[in-house]
Amino acid sequence: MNNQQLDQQLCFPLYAASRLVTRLYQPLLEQHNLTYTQYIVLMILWQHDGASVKLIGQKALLSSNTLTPLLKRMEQAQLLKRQRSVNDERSVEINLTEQGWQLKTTLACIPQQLIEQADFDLDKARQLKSLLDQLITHLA
Amino acid sequence: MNNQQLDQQLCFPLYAASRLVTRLYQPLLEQHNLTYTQYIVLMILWQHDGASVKLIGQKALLSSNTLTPLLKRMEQAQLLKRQRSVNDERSVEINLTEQGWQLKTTLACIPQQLIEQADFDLDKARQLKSLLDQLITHLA
DNA sequence: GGCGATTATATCGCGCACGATCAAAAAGTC
DNA sequence: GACTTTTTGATCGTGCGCGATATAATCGCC
Repeated sequence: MNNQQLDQQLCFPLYAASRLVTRLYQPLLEQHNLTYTQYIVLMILWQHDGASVKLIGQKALLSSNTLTPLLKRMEQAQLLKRQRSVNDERSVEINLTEQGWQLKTTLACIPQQLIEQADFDLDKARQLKSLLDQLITHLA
Repeated sequence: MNNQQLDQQLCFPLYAASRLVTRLYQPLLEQHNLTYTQYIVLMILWQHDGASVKLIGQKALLSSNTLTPLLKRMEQAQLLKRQRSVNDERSVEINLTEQGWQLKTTLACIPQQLIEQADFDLDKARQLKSLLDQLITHLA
């Protein structure tokens, strides 16, 4: 077996599938002037409003060099507020605005829409997610 | 079930796993001044030397706005040559240089190294690849 | 063979990703 | 309490991804 063939490696299917799925979300998100990564961050904040940049980074596996400008853009779009923590001046707390919270309702239909649009076997999707979660736990 | 939770959706595990795996490759590739995407393109060219930009794009699911600058950088690194096709002046043919071919040998160990380094259950990896391939076929 | 439609690549702009580095605050050490 | 170390974000530079658009070559059709 030739390991060096593109179609023999796990790396490419991961890379390709990730981008293909992102492309599915994109048309739905751009209606609200959101990027895919911003949507990820929003989901984190809906669960952890007031989170620090560090916490968001841990959840999204991103670091400040990506998050700082991204959060600034989202602040400009009035989705959130950034302010230094009172307890620890090193840390920056991110709080959703009214508008940021409103998107939780507005975008609530997206997961279901995606499932329908992708029309991918639900069992396979669950199995895939389970394997990916195991891989992530293994690597992160 | 709350579909809107990050950990309930397929999108994030895909995104995260893809980036984590890329990070595994990165230290091995940077020794040869290669990026992950350049490595993907190299694998395609090892199988299809003389391919057009279009063909590479079909295999890698990338288009010219990504490939043109990437291929120019690889040409500057003397890994390949770009030249207009004689038959069809619209098309650009990519041919590996001696150096580009040499990397096929030099990098032959990477897949095996990755498997060992990741230390991920091989059966699960195969299963994962199979599901990803199905998803890609479904979406591409 | 002329001419509109299609195709292949290139260019531009923007937003990630991420390595490297820096600055400031906090925590640990003596 | 001064000093070192660690933690937290911010900044900078480079390379993707990709939507939008441009340009040139080819094709299709009459």
